[in-house]
Amino acid sequence: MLNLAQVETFVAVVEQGGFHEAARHLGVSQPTVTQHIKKLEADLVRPLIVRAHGSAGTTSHGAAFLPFARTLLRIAGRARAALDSRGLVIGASSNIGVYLLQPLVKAFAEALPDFGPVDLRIAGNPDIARRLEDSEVDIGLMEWWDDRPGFEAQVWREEPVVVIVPPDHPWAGRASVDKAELLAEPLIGGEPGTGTARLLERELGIAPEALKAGPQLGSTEAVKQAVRAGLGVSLTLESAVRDETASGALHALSVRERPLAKSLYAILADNLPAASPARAFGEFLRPAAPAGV
Amino acid sequence: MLNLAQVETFVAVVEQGGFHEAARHLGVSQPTVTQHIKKLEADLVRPLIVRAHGSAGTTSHGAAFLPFARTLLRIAGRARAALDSRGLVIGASSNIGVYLLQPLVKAFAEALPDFGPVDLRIAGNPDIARRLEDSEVDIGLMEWWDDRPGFEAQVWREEPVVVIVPPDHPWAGRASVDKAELLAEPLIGGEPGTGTARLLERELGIAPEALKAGPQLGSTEAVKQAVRAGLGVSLTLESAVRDETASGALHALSVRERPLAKSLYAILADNLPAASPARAFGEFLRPAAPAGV
DNA sequence: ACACGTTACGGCAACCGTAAGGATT
DNA sequence: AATCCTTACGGTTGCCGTAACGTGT
Repeated sequence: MLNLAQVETFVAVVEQGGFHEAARHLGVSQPTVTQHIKKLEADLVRPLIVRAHGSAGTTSHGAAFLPFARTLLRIAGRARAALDSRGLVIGASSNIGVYLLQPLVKAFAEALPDFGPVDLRIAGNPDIARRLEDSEVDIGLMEWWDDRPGFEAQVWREEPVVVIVPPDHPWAGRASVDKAELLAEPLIGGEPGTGTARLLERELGIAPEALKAGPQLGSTEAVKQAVRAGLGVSLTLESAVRDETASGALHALSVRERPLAKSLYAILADNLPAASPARAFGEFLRPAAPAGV
Repeated sequence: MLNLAQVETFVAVVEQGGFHEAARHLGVSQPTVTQHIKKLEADLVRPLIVRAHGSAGTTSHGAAFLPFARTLLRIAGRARAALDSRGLVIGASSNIGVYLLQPLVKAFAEALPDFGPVDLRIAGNPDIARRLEDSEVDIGLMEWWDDRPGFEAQVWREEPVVVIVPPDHPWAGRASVDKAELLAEPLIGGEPGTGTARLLERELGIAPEALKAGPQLGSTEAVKQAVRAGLGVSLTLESAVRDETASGALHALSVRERPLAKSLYAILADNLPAASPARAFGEFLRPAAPAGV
């Protein structure tokens, strides 16, 4: 099989008109150029270059080979460019993508531009999982992970989860509520697959059936509006409601028995090359600020 | 730079749907396939293949790379084919090409068809020398050689040279003439650059000026016709007049002082790869029948 | 147990750079 | 002498096959 490095050297010799210039142009030593040409000629079993003092030209075989050589290099370059231009595709679940990740994506793209453009795709958690399986995204930032094989998960953050109520709610002046109070209020559900139900069950021992379920809405934004409208209370990532708590549009409380926090995971296929953009982004996330910022 | 062997393995894995089948198809061991894919993924810094039990598929990166991979292999194959189809170009001086070489060319093409088609180009000796310099021919069969650098010469044959006279010539019944007799007859010249004058000077000590020169014709065929027409005698390769001496159209004599013979040379560029068609033909010529056949 | 792919390892060749050696101008 | 290419050589790396090892069916 042809060696493209040798082919590149051949083209350089022809274009630069000499071994010495070709070596300089390619950034290799000059004997390497000699060797490349010799190897290529041996491989093709044809002389390609006529060595004359001061001017290296092609033989008739070399002339016949030259257009193929240029084409091969062009295609190889395009292949690499096509992959590079795809850049890094990050998949993030809605809350993470909307409220947490965007500044980090920007910082990564600026700090390590060599990995090419960064594309952030926001979708529901189950959809991100599917896209990981299908290699549609290179790294997934999710609110749960089920340790399915073929992937490695790292806990990215432990993000606080708070109860939100409208400003005119009886709890509005308090810092926390207890489990019993929570069970008595209609609990508005947000996006499915975010693991909130699992969190309640694991941390507070609340079975899904025990809840007084309010409307099940599809997005965190919808939940916020519902809570403000007085349809019930809800649980969200603290970072998702920071603007509203600051402005007083919503009031956030912790749970007295146990401050809730949700683990956010970064998921990568476990066969990624060490220097891949996805791994680089995973490493970039590691020194992220501790939970709660 | 991309490694085309790895690219070929990648395509094989995709087409065969598995590492095992790809290895069998390529004729390599299965771990080699693993290694090729890993190296290629590391090189492109993207995962290309999704390893699943029973079915290997591409990642999105792999799918993007696949058409480039196929194109690269196709171009590489075409480049090789383009060079192979050029085959071997043999340059031969007129006498050699017309009277001696054709059966050998046929035998070579049949004995070693792997070297591709064989093209025989017949021209004058100086033109063959020029074509060798310009790499327009891969091997030259000539009647002289001046040991210019960059080429290797091997003596192919010592081919007898005879004096030819018409059947009604006074010498027609004899087997030889001597130098003095030769000098007295008009000597018809053939194709320039065949080294006949050099031969006379070296072997018989005849200076060019001492000759009673007849017309200088451009080709051996013209010389034969001139001799038959009685314009003079001439010197030719014995093999060039075998038909005519057999039919009685011409009579051939040797020179008494010293039987004349001309060295025929095979000339190759000295930088040819060992397995090149030109070298193969050169080797093919070596065991040729001894001079005089 | 079987089928598939990966890891480990050892031998061999490829590759590259430095240094020295022609050859030509 | 200067330029250009080739040869020689050693250290490193790449490459491939055999064998042993996971892993999922």
